[in-house]
Amino acid sequence: MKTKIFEQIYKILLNNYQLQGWWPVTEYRSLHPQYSGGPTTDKQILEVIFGAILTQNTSWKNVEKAIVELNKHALIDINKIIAIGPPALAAIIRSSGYHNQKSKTLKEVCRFLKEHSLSELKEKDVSQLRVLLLSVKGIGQETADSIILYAFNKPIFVIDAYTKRIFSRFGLCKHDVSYDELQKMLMDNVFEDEKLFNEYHALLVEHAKQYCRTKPLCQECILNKGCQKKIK
DNA sequence: CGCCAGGGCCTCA
DNA sequence: TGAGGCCATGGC
Repeated sequence: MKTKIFEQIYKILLNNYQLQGWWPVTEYRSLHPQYSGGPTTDKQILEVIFGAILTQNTSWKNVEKAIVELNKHALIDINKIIAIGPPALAAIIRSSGYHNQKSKTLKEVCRFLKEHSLSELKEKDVSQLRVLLLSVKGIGQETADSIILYAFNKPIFVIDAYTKRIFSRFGLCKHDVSYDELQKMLMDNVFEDEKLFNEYHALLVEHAKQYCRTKPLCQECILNKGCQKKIK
């Protein structure tokens, strides 16, 4: 089994980067940099959901600005997002890119949350929640899984471009592996625990930013031992 | 200046 | 199902 490899990679990442404590939420940023218990209030959960949508194919720094703007306008609020006009909302989240599409998606997800309350969704199991989230236009597999894991604290492994890049370069999957296939591989080989899935994915993102970039820094990479795509 | 970023939808085979 | 085009801003 590949279980051991995934455990070893996790340990190396954790030793080097320490706990990431995702998901970053604005009101905790200054108070609890090491916060890692997951969102608790409905407002925190909502902010994580919004962040998961805003960060689609976009750097977190640009998203952060948009979230700060949303907070300034007191728009981390289901009813207010539903009430505001799409162009006005798009202008506020402009820095996150694709703002016209994301404006619509935010409104879609809020209409969805009006229909299925947070308290109702909290009671669902992972697969039920996933089906529901995927029915929202603008929410695909990765965004749905990010919401399940980081907003609802339920166990699922989020697959993103970084996850694919790191594991395919290392030699654990093909570079064009499908979302479902890689997710299954990870969930079959990493002990199923939402805390571990949370931290593992966050560490992968950090590693992809530091070393396993588009143009990788293989020489100093902490995972270069055993990596098949290592550039000498 | 070009490249890239914590994707997803639509269209067309 | 899957490849290709499209959406868009800001950091480096």
